[in-house]
Amino acid sequence: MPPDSLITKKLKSNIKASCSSCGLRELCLPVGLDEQEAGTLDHLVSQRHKIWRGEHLHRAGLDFHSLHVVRTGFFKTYVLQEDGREQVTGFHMPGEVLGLDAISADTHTCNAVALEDSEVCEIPFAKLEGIGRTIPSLMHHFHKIMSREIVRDRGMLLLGGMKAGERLVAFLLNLSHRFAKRGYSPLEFNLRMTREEIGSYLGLKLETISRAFSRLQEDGFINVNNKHIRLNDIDHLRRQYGNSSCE
Amino acid sequence: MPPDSLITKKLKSNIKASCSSCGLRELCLPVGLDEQEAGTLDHLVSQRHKIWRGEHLHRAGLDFHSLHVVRTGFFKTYVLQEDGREQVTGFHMPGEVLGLDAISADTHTCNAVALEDSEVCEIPFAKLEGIGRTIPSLMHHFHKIMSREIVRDRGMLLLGGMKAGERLVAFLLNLSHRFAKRGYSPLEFNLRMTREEIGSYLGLKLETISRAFSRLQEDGFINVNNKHIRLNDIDHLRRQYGNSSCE
DNA sequence: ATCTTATTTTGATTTAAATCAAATTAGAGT
DNA sequence: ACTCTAATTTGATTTAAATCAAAATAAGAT
Repeated sequence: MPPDSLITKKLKSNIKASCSSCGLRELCLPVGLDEQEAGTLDHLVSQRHKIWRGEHLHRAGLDFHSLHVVRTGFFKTYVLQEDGREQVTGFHMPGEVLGLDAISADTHTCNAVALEDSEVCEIPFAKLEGIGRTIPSLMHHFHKIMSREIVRDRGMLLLGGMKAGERLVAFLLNLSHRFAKRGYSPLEFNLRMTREEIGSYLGLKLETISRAFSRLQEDGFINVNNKHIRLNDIDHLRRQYGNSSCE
Repeated sequence: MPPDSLITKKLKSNIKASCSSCGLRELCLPVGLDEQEAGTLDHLVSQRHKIWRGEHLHRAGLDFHSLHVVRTGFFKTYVLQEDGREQVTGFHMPGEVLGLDAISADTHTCNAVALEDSEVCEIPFAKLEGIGRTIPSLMHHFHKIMSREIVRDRGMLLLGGMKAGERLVAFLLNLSHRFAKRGYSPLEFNLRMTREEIGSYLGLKLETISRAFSRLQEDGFINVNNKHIRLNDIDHLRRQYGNSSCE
């Protein structure tokens, strides 16, 4: 085979997906499917898409027809308020599903942008509902995923009564937990988002986030080096700040 | 038929449900089903339950097997934090589904308590998934309901940047909108919850809620008489405070 | 109805976070 | 490597909401 054609194929932005051989199977939709069923999924997840840093996966107001699972990279979702302010609604890492909000009205309710070069698997929603009818465990798992999203979002409400430092710790513990599930260190990681984006998500201003970071470092709980974070005493953080680390 | 037996039947706390003749059909799960399909639902929604004011429908940590649709009345959901504080996670009126959060881990993640004498329809979740397989439109509508819940919860994040008065208005507009959909006045209604519960839900203290009410009345936007609220200029409120009135 | 408890309102004060401002540092693009 | 822009840190000040406190009102229970 001429190497050129191979390269060309690999560089194409739409790549044939393969659930059956995907490393994300334990986190993604196919969880718990047997081999034959996972094979069926290879038809479901028709394509992979490369989304470059700064590129949008979808925008609020656009028609919805596919969910997307993050395969590699990191996404932010946000909405623009009437006054033009950007409100961050979530951060999304490999294995997490984007677009669940759009099912409600067949329209995307938020914008999704890649915070680093990323890949997503496209799942046409109509196909998912169709195949789900023949693979009940797939449908059931999908329901769990939607439900988990509800739990996760509702968890944000719990930040209501917390002060800045506590919110930030809760946020870091949550990231830590999600990194751990993906095989990365729960103690040391790089933030993909800015202080302003964290602030928007947590309902705080960027200066407050910066001060909270400084304070947590002063107190020895964490080490901050720009975007690089190290949690020095994660158990103490969990005890001190409550255990909203789980999704 | 002896009238006695009829009465006895009606007073039982578990009442045979009938979706096909229910006034809530336009809001509830059976939306858009034809007559035969709605008939099938009468098997799905096995029972109605009376829940007295102050009684719990479910508690966090308990096993999940059924969703519940509010038929009459009003519910509050909440979680207890480690420090014993109660965090309100939502208010729920007729036609709204309770328990969607519990699908995720087959365990309820919150407590649900009736704020007035209420009735709910019980929907065993396994049955719903089963019947959904034969009635795709039912399954699809269920997905929309779950998705709407995600949108609704995420909408709470948008309160992040607002101040007390704005949050309260957003809350009132949201209630107004939901009352209107149920055929009640969008301009005048009775709150079922206390200032403290509103505050908990909005991330504010009860004194702040009280002051915000007073201020809105001073400014002529609303009339407050204890739990009775009248919105004097709803369009102005919508313009001034943004339109987070929709679910 | 009356008593008792829970809820609400309002005021005075404190506190945490927002805002305003400026210097510093990091990072993307060439 | 260099430039320019974006992001971060830190300080000073203001502001909104929390807290503390007490009185007034409403709602349940008997």
